[in-house]
Order: sequence, then C-alpha cells, then structure tokens
Amino acid sequence: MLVRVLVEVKALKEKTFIYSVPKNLQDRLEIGVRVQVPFGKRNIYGLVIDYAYDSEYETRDILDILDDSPIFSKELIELGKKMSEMYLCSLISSYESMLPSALKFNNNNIKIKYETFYKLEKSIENPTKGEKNILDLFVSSKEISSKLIKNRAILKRLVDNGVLKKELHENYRLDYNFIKQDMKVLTKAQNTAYNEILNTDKLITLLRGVTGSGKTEIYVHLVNEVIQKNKTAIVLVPEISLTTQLIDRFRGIFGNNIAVLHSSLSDGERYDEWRRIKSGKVSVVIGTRSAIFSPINNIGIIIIDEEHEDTYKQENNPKYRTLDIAIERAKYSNAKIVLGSATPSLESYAKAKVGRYNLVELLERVNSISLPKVYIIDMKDEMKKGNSILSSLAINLINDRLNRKEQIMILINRRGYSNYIMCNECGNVLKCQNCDISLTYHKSNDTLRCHYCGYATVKPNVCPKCGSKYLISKGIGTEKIEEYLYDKFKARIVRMDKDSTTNKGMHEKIINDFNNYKYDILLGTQMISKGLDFKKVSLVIVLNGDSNLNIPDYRSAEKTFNLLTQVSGRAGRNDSVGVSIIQTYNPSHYSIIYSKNHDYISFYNKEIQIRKKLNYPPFCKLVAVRIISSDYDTGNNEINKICKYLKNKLDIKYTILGPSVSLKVNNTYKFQIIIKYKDNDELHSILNDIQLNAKISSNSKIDIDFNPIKL
DNA sequence: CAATGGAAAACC
DNA sequence: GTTTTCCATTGC
Repeated sequence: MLVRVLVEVKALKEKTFIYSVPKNLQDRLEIGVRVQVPFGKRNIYGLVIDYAYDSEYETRDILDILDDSPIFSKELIELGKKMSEMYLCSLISSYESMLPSALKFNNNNIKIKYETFYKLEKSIENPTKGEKNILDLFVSSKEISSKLIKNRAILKRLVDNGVLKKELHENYRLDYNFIKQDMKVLTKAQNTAYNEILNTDKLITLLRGVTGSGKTEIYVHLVNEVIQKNKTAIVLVPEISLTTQLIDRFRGIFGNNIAVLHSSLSDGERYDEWRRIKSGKVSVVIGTRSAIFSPINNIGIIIIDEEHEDTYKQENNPKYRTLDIAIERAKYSNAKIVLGSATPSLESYAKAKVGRYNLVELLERVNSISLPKVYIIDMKDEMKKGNSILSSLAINLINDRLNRKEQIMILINRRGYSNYIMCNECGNVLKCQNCDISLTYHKSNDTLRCHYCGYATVKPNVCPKCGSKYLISKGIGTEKIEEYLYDKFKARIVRMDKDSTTNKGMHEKIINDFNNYKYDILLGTQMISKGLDFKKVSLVIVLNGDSNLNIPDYRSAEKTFNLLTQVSGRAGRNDSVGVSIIQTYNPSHYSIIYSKNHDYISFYNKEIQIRKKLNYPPFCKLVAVRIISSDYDTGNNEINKICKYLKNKLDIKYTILGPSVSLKVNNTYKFQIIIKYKDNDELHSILNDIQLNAKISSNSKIDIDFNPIKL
C-alpha cells in the first residue's frame, strides 16, 4: 500500500513524497491523517493527501499514524489542493490555514482536557453508608463526574471491586451562558426576501438590506430552515468582536447547537470548538473568514454577512477570498450562499444586476423607522469661523443630546493624540526608524509610535536633526478629541480604538458599558462604525469623513461611501429619528453626497461608470506581483526584471501597471506590479512558472496576490 | 590533483 | 529543514 504524503518541510516549495504503509498500520490509514515518516536522516511529520499506485523511487515505510480519525475530510483535502493551484501558494500553507493551531504539524503544546466520569457496572449487596452515598448518585444519571464524588477512598474501592468503571470524557474549555430566545415572526418584506432566497436556483444570493432592515432575523430563519432539513450552516462575520449582537441572537435561538470561532479564543479554546464541530455536536458555525474551513459536513447554507468588508480577504498565503472558498464548499455540498450587506461591493452588485447572483433587496427598516437625517458640513467654512475640530452644528447638537440624556457616537479615523510631530525650525517630521512612516504621538504614555510596525519611543524634547526645542504636533487623533470633548462638555466619554481595547474583553466591556448608559459619548475609530446597535444613540458625528478619499486606491470612493453609510445608520435605530453629521473638506464629492441620502443605487451607478472608464474591477480582474526585499536596490532590480519578462510574455490584452516605488515598512521594501486581466488561463501558468522557477536573490522573495485589496 | 567551500539538489 | 552532491576555485 502506497500513499502520497505532504511533508512538513516549509523550505520545500511543493514536494510530496510516496511512502509505503506497513501491514500493521494499513487498517488505520486513511486520507487526511497525519503521519510520522523517515525523511533523509531524520523523522518528520506529514499529512496523507492521496493514495499512490506506483513510485519511481524506492519507498520507505511510514513510522506511525498520529490521528485516530482524519483531521481533514476528503472534501477539505481536495479543497487544499485546489487552493494551492488557485492562489499559487504551497500545499503546506493551504492546509495550515485550514487548521486550528493546536493541530499544526508540530504543535504539541495544546492538550485535550479530560474530565473523569464513573459508570455503574454492577450493584452490591449491603453497601456501607459511604458506598450508598456514592451509589445513590447513579439513580438519577448513568454517569457521574468525579467532581461530584467527594470521598476518594471509597470511590477507589468501588472501582477496584469493579462496581464502578472509570471513563474519560473530552472536556471543552468554553461554557456559554445564554438566555433562550424565540424566533420572531418575519415582517412581510422580510418574509418575501426569505422566500426569494429559499426558492432561487442560483448558487449565490445577494441580500441588500439597508441598515436596520432586519437581515439578522432572515439569517436566523434561513439557518433554522436548514437545520430542520438536517443540514448545517456556516455564518461568517467580518470581525467577531464587532458582531456580538448577531452572535447573541444566534445563541439565543440555537443555544449550544452553535460553535463560535472568535479571534480572541485561546489556542486551546479554538481547538475545543474545532473538535465540537468535527464531532458533529453542532449544526451552526459562526466565525470570521477562516471559519469557512470548519470541519463540518452536509452544509446547507453559507451566509457571509457584511460581504463588502476587506477582512474576507486573507493577506498572507493562501491569499484567498472567502467567497471563492465558500463557492467551492457550497458546490460540494449543494448548499446555498447568501451575501448580506447594506452596501454591497461594486463587484457583487454588478454580478447581481446581470443575473449571475439572485438579487434580493430589503429597502425599508423594520417598523418603518426612518433613516437618520444626515448633515454634511464643509469644514473649510467652519475653519473660517474658528471651529477646527467640531462644527457649530455638532456642538449644538451634542449639548442638546446631553440635555436630553441621549447618547452620541463620534468617529475619527485616526488613533493617538496627533498624527505627526514636526520641528518648527527645520521642518523635520519625526519618522520611524524601521519604516518611511511618520510617528504618531500618544499622550497617554508620552510616546511616539509607528502604526505600521509597532515601534515606540519616548518623545524627544528636541528635534533629533537640528536640536531645536520647537517640536509641534500636527493633526488630530482619538486621544486629542477625547481631551477636547472632556474640556468642552464635561460629559462621560469612553474611547474605543486599538489602544484602549488591547486587553482581552475590553471591547465587550466598552460596548456593554455604553449600552448600559454608563457613558454619554462613545468616541472611536472605524471599530465603532460596524454592526453596533445602541438604542439610546441619536447623534452620530464623523470628524474626517473624507479621510479615505485621500488614499490612492480605485476603491477609495467606495470605502468612503460604505463607511459613511454604515456609520450614519447607527443613529436612531429605535423610535427617535437619528441625526448624523459628516464633517469634511470635500462636501461635494459624490461618495459623500450619495451617502447623505443613503442612496446606494445612485452611488453604484456613478461609481460603476468611473470603473468602466478607467477599466477597474468589476470590468477587469487584478493580480499583484510583488517583490519583498530587505534591500532597496536588489528589490528594485528584481521587480524590473520580472516586469520586463511579463511585458514580453503577455500580449496587449493585459495591462501592466508599475512597478511602483516602495516605501520602507518594518525594514522591508515592497515593490509591486499590478496586472489587469480578463482571462486568467495563460496568465496563471506564466505566474506559476515565475514563482517556481525565477531566480531571485536570497534577500528577496516573490509574492503573488490575486484580487489584492491593498494597491 | 587534492583540498576547500559555496551553491544546488536530494530527501520518497 | 538538513544532508549530500556537485563543481569551480585555490593551493602546492
């Protein structure tokens, strides 16, 4: 018996090896188990990914099988192979991305926890009082946890005499408390949408529902329907900590029949959840993108909530798009896919409009609560009035809301105190030593920090270049706003950004406290713009509504529109009409104008024309070819070689942009070429060839990224 | 012509 | 990844 084994040697680009399986291991061997094999002079681990029928080499015997049952089903084994082809990454990286780290090839640190139980084997005559105490426990249940049995000595005697039998049960670290909730009756609009999703022949449904239209309740009903048919569901969310409300709802309905794959789970907890899923104890998995690889069978539906979010793209190998994986898995199990969003990505909406996806739209909020009124404030005018941070309208409305004991959310897209520190004498801007990025001042601990690499240093008193002591801070971040708000309003303010939420559970605490009206104002970065639903919030203010517009990316308008629409949807979700204020220096930009009226369709129509004119997705596809190098000159050299080669190989059907000049980040340089294409076949094999065969200097490496999200 | 060392290939 | 092989260079 021969098998193909993927060995755990990362430096090996893509080699699998054929081993023979000795007789005594043959009945335990299945595809998807991990094995120990001899490799050269040492013994290493590997994964059985196929049977083999002959080998041109002399084979050696597998030494041992590590798993009692395969850690990958056949479906997932095939998916791993497919991913490595699709994204031009190694098989190892494919499979590793699909596993909880506890199972990664050589990780022995995480152990399964066991709890000891006892089972009654036979009865005894004339038990002593102590024995009777123990035996009485077995009247109500067959198995009793060792935790409930106090008297160890008698227990041991009963086990020794064969009265009780010891059994180990796998124990899960997580224990959820939940209050059982009832399914809500769907509104007429929700019910129509629900039926349109259930009855479609198309693989993918795009559910566009304005904020507050009750998408979650439709998901609940869809998942319920799937469970009734004895099938399973995967529900994907962009970031777990921002989606607690959705999870609470699911847990309330489905109780312990769901597993949640948190980003903040410990490795042990994550392993436990993985095993609960694998053992078939749950029907629903809720999680972030990697939950798409859950070891769950017989999938009936895959829901991708907030489908437009960038977090659905993995940034390291395999650089997959969650939807692409969802499609593979849905096809395998004959499942449906639902993409949900208030502001679908242009690509998804375009596909839905031409009929490739089933388009379902929910245009009204539940109970017809009107969408917030949005004011766009031109900060150029406000500056003339001397309002550099908050406009007069914002100040008035904040005071008004504070008096009415209502809550306020303020979004500023930058953390820290000030953006950068500049010397007023020589104009020097203080930069990170590892990156070509200016340092942000954090007043709370008087440090300068690099938001790219994490470098931190105490703020110097004098300019490191000219020695002048006139260092001035420029620009505003969350810390400064917090200080300003406190001075101006003396209100109860809580700040939520990457700095105030580093400790485990802080996120939830801030959200809960704010929800319980322990604060008047929630101030934060992008973090507060998504998924949160606070009843008492009646005013939302965006301080630099145009900050995304300055980023040179073909999606910057889309990002701006999404952010502003999502944020202003936060206000007035209950009975009062909410108000949103967007402060900007670009009040006439279409992404801002259309977000004022929550007018996705007009935004789409405008933006799609621009995409067409400039030939950007959805009118073409993109792939980034990058060189990552520790040395500027070598990297520059390599990317130019590749660029030349590609220009030679690819005909005019392909547009090659770049190579772009690289900034230093964390002491490495990234050089990039973008290729626009429509038809992938020829390009894919050329890129594969480059990746496998191009001779690249040892201080550089090549990196290929289909559908890159950072240009 | 052996010794050396660094790059390339093999490892099943 | 470590070990082995290959091959060009160097030294005598």
